[in-house]
Amino acid sequence: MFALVDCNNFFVSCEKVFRPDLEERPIVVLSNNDSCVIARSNEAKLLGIPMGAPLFEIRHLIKAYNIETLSCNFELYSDISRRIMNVLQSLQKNVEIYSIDEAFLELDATINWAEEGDKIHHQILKYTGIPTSIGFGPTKTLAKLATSHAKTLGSSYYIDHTPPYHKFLKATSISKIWGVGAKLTKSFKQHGICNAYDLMTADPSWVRRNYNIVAERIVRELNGFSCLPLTLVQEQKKSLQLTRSFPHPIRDKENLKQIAARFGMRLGFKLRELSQKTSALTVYTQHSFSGDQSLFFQQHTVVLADSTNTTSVIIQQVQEIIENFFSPNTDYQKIGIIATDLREENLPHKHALFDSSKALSNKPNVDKVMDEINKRFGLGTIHPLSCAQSTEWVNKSHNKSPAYTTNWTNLVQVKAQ
DNA sequence: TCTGGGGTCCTAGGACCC
DNA sequence: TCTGGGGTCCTAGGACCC
Repeated sequence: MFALVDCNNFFVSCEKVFRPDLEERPIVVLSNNDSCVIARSNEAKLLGIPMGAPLFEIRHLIKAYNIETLSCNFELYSDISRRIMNVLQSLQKNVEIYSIDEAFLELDATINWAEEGDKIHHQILKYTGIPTSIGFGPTKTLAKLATSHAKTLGSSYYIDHTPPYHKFLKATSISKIWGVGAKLTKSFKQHGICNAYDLMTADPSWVRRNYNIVAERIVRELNGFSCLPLTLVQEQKKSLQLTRSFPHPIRDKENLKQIAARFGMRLGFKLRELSQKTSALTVYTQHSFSGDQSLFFQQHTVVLADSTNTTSVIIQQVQEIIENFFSPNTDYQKIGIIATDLREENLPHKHALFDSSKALSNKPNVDKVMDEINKRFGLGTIHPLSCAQSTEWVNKSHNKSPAYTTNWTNLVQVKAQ
């Protein structure tokens, strides 16, 4: 038996924990730069605001219904997520943290799922203030489907492939199934596969031949045959990236290089935190040419002779890419730095045949000191001179909540009368 | 005028090996 | 006129997830 625990309107719920005045009000949480909607309260959903809606398109609704618009605060959401996962792990042995607001559990098939669901829901609510919906099923895919139904019911739900649930499966559009995205939905529909029941009864080998093994697994999972096991240990990350859109286009090379340096610094910090090294760095840009509306993309990768997590080396490499590929008269709108080919820090790593990095061997100590200072006094307290000083590119964030749970100075004060 | 950020997995095709 | 068979590794791009 699998269960999926899913937090309701997670980002909105996190905000509401510290803002009881927001209860029963329509609320949306916005993406970086306050650009589009990434979470909605039930009240906002009822007003017809779709996920991903650009803010400027819903201005009239915001005014008309006095919708609260909040800037996203991932520091808060990640910390609350960590607390929720801790509660789950205290209740259950087999927990797979699937995303910031979801976890899969593997349970004894004989448990009373309704009781178990109640217990988990109440415990998480009690310790974190976040409401959850919990779905059960013999496979992850079915548990996931049960969760979406649990949300509308307001209590836990169970489904499997047997006849009592066929009615429900027939009423479920294939687009609701985990792993079936826009492309697959369109294609399946052209073959007359429109709902979960249709897909469940499709011939797996036909699906394999016409699509791929991923689609075949979905069919088998719908039939109660588990193909996606619980992954208990968090596997090492395979890539790490830092990308941002700018509030205004950037045309100045030095400016761009400074931003890249800042990202390089954060990337190095993250890598060291994970005890990993990278040996391939990619710089990705999104831009338009002056007077042209169309968007262009550019991507350049440098493969390092020696894997690294040294900030100065990363900065030097990404700045070199920009130096070589920067084009003038271009409006840069987004930049990203991606580290791939990650490996464990302590594992014997690739060495260049002609190693010229001896001169850099003292740098890890510099990084170590920087990390300690930044951890104690906040990220950015100390940084290389090459990093962006100007705040020109800093994202718009008009209504961001405090870091209630991770910063002493942001603690909520309560006055008793 | 303004449309996010961070990931994973799979596949096809090319280059290469004996 | 006729030109094998069986592999591996790497990469770019697509599709999907939250």
